[in-house]
Amino acid sequence: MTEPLTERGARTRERILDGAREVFEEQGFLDTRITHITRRARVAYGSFYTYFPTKESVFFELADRLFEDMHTHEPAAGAAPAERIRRANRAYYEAYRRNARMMAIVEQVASFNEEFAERRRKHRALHVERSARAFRGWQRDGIIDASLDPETVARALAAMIEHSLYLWLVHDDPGGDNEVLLDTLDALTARALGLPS
Amino acid sequence: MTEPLTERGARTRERILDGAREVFEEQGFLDTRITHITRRARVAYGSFYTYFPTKESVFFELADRLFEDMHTHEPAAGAAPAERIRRANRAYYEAYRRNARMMAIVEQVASFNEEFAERRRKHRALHVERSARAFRGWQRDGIIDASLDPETVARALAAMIEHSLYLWLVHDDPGGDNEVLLDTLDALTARALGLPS
Amino acid sequence: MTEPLTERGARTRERILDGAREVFEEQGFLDTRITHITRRARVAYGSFYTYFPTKESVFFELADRLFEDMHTHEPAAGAAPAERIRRANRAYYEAYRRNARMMAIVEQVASFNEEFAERRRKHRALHVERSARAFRGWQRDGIIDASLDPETVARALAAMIEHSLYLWLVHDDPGGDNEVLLDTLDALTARALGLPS
Amino acid sequence: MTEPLTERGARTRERILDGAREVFEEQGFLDTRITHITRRARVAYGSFYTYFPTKESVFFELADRLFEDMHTHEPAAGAAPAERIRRANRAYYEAYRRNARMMAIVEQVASFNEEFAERRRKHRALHVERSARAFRGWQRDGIIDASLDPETVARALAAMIEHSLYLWLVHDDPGGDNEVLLDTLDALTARALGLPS
DNA sequence: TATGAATGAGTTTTCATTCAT
DNA sequence: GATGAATGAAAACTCATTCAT
Repeated sequence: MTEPLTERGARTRERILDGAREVFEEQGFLDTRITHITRRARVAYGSFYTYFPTKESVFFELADRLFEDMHTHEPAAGAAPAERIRRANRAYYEAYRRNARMMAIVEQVASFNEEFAERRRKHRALHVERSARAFRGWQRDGIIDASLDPETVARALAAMIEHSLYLWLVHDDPGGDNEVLLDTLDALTARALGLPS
Repeated sequence: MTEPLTERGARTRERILDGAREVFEEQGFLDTRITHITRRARVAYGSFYTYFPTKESVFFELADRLFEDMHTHEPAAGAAPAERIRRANRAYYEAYRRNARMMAIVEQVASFNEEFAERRRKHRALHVERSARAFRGWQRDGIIDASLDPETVARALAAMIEHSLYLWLVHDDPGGDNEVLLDTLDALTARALGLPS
Repeated sequence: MTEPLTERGARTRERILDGAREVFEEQGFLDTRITHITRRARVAYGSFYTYFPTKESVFFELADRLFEDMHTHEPAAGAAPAERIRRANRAYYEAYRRNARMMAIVEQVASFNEEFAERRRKHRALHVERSARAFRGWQRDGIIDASLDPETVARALAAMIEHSLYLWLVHDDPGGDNEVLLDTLDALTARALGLPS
Repeated sequence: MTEPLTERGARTRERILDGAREVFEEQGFLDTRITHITRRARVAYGSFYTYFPTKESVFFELADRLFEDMHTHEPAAGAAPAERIRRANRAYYEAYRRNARMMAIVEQVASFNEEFAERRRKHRALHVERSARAFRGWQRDGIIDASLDPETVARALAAMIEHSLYLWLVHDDPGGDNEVLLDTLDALTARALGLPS
């Protein structure tokens, strides 16, 4: 049984998801016990298994919602390239900061669960493809350098931004003023593309 | 009792390290059992604990050797900036490729073991500091743009390269011709720094 | 609350019994879950407990009906001994074949549930007593050998037939042409009793 | 790890087997918990799993020894038919009585574990084949009736004896003086075969 | 009556670590 | 040093039964 058929069931399921997210964020995936989740959700132990078959399955659902959230906050097209890059970076930063704890767990689970790594890969591919499309457009319009492969550039720059935020927001890698990091990421992106500053 | 006192002891210890590396690479840290290691090393179960107090401890030692290897292959100074960047990137790539399996485990363990994450952080800091020093020098010499903070740039570019290689070599994230990725990483680095090409 | 008070209730109860029999036959008693039964009966989970207090209780009721069926098909007296034995054996065989799946479960449950084993014992005693009565009559009439204890003979022959059918029809113990088995059982019974063939 | 490599290990394994047999006999297979076994064997909980992967596996090993015991006590050929049958029946009876408790469990496990049922089937086939061989010989020698199929007769008679003992010794099915049952089984066997008394 | 959610005791199994030989 | 047995604390998961609606 996974899908609740009543309003009451839906509420319980939601409480379990909320509890799970809280506990995962505090303890990480591996150190989380089902008891922790049910205790936090104020639900009987067995109720967990009424709605989820395994610990992985709750996490997967939370991660899906997370990916959804990261996606939907990507800014729409419209502005000038430099400005659009800045906005996209900031939006990603905001989303990352909002979900930093979960992103840590995402990384953790992806590091040992191949199925989940695959989901993550697909989600990343969507993100990269979106950038690549923009880059291709700007190349056609002669705004940015046309000598580089837009796909590959998109992958590399996404890696730079994602991992920089990961080290900063998740691993708390210290590095002085971090407003500077954001500005630097914008600048590096622009220069790498050959955007006139 | 950890340090072997006899020649024979030293050999046993080494076999355990070798066995551990093989098994870690095949199964990952979490799925590795002490038995797997001792079986692979052709050593009695109890012998593991003669030389290592915990499963973590063998891994830490292997990781230290690994970090050592990654470090010592960084190329010496001397060439022109663009060429030096290229060489450094290639050297890092070669080292990463050589150790890709272990790098996967490194990421895995860092994702849940705070102590190890800290070691990794320090090792990364050394690496970043080395680049930053070079950038500072080139800025002083007027070879590259002086408007960016060299520390921050070094961090961001290191993140780009490290994570790109991680996704490619560890997670096997496909992306067409991968020679192109290496060239792109070189190019992006140079442009981001404002190096005349 | 076990006895349905309304027409509708009686129907639901019957559907549960039908569903239970189907599932028991497919999965055996131990592997049957209440859910399986209610799903098969197209009835809500809770409805099971409206009519039956435990999983055992549905089974007991089904078994009672089964024993009833096995009993009512025993042929009436009347024919000559040899013919009557043949008819009785065939009738028992037909009933067993019809209910082979359930007989397997009967054996299963009797093997761990003392209460049920007792019910089965009583039912078997009725069956044995019926044969014994016939044997006693034939002894009085000088038709069969009078040197054996009719009760004991009835028990032994019943065991032979019951278990032969069990091995053949339930455990699918192969043994060549099985029409032969039936004929052999008839013959052995007749000879054992000292019936002139 | 299943096979102990040291003397000490072999002793522990044996204690577990002994403890398991005792507990199985007292509680049956289903109601036996691993704890019961280890407590009885005066061994740590985990030691069970040092030597056996599952509860089934200990039981299988015990059953193999049991079958072995039942087999090896079958009497050798040599005597006259009637006497040989009597001896074989008594030997089987003695073995059954000695192992009645375990035979109950054997029946229980065979009723829900297909793998075990298969082992049992093979063991029974050996037993039946042995009788059938003797019957064939006696038919060739004109000692017993040649009109019946010796295989089928062997199966039916084995079923009679096995199940009679089962009901008597395991289910304690009462039936007056039970010396009489043994004599009756001998007599029925002889008559069924057409042995001159 | 019917429905489906809630409950939690009970069991198996795993495996790092400790010991005895 | 080397070997392999012994230990027992976890933890996940099941599912009959009870409740609330």
